Amino acid sequence: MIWIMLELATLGFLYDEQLHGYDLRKRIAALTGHVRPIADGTLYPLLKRLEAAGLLTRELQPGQVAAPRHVLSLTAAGRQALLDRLREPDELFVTDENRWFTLLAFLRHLDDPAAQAAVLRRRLTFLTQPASFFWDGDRPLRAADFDDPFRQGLFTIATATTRTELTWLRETLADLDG
Amino acid sequence: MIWIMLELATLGFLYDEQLHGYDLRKRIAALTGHVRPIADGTLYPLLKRLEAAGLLTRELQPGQVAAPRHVLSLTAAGRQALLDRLREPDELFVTDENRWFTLLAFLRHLDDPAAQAAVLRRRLTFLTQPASFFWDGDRPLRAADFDDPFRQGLFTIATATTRTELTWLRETLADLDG
DNA sequence: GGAAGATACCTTGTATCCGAGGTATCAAGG
DNA sequence: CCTTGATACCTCGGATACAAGGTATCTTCC
Repeated sequence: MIWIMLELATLGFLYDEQLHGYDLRKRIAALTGHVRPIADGTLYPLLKRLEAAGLLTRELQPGQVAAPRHVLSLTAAGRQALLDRLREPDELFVTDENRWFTLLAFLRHLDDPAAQAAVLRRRLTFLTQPASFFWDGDRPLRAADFDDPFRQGLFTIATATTRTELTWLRETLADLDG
Repeated sequence: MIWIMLELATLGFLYDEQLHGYDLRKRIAALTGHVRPIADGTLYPLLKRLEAAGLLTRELQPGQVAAPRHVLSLTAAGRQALLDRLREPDELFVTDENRWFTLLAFLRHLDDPAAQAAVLRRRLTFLTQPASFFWDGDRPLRAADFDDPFRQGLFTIATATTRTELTWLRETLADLDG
């Protein structure tokens, strides 16, 4: 699983707690299963951007374990920015799996069942649109419709993923609405 | 499903047939479920790059349906480049889902069961490595270990996807080896 | 024959991320 | 004290992709 959309993940992790860059990197790596830790060249410029945008502040702390750390905290604007992005995600955050899963990891921060349900409904609407990957015109495709085993596998995996997510979405929406 | 790694997909689609850019774009859109058609600003510069690298040739064909087309054909070097990338994929093509799924879509072109099995085994090795997303030390995680329903969903979806792929990998490897 | 619409291609600018290659701090061991 | 290793941060260059905006061709329909 590699699906981090880093800016949202940074705001999401810092919403709860203060972290320094190195720690944040480990949180992100843990969330993605340590597959491919985020590169320094991605992380540190991002933190500078977020600081310049007034979304977080950095405080230099003399080294306790090793080198001095920059302890990161979200500003009020940073906290609001996260909530805004969770509440009204851009279309890409609903349709692109990487971005959607990243959003899901932090949707708890929204702390408003109705708003959370609205976000899930957007995803549900998207997932239930007939996609050419699964349909040949009106006819649902089956794995056996593909002639090579690798395309069959692709189809099988995609179908299982989508079905699992749909089931979960419907159950969770029932809980949130109920 | 959006998971195109465009350069490989281009070589993969052109391995079978001659296409022009606009057609290629539609093939790619169909493979990803028409979610987000590839942007012109991605496709046409890519085709130029591949042509400059000697992997494909373009032949101008006076317009039959509308504007004139550039019919694309892989060169011998282009065909070999695809086979090389399928046979010995870079690590990222095994660990990153987008790239891996793109590779799977064209693995049939390799046309060598032993080499195909070797590629699947690399994926199997990667997927069976204990990942922190699924394990807390030695203990396998469960959805119930997460306190918010959205992280639970994420875990449920990831687990289902991984399990489905593992099952398929083992079955397909048995077929290829047998 | 002129407008509309689909087809077909192209350029420029931007966003997001990685990789390589640095610098600096502090603890532990020889 | 000096090296090693872990921690911690930074910069530069490049890869991959999108978005906006443009040009041109050909068919269809009025």
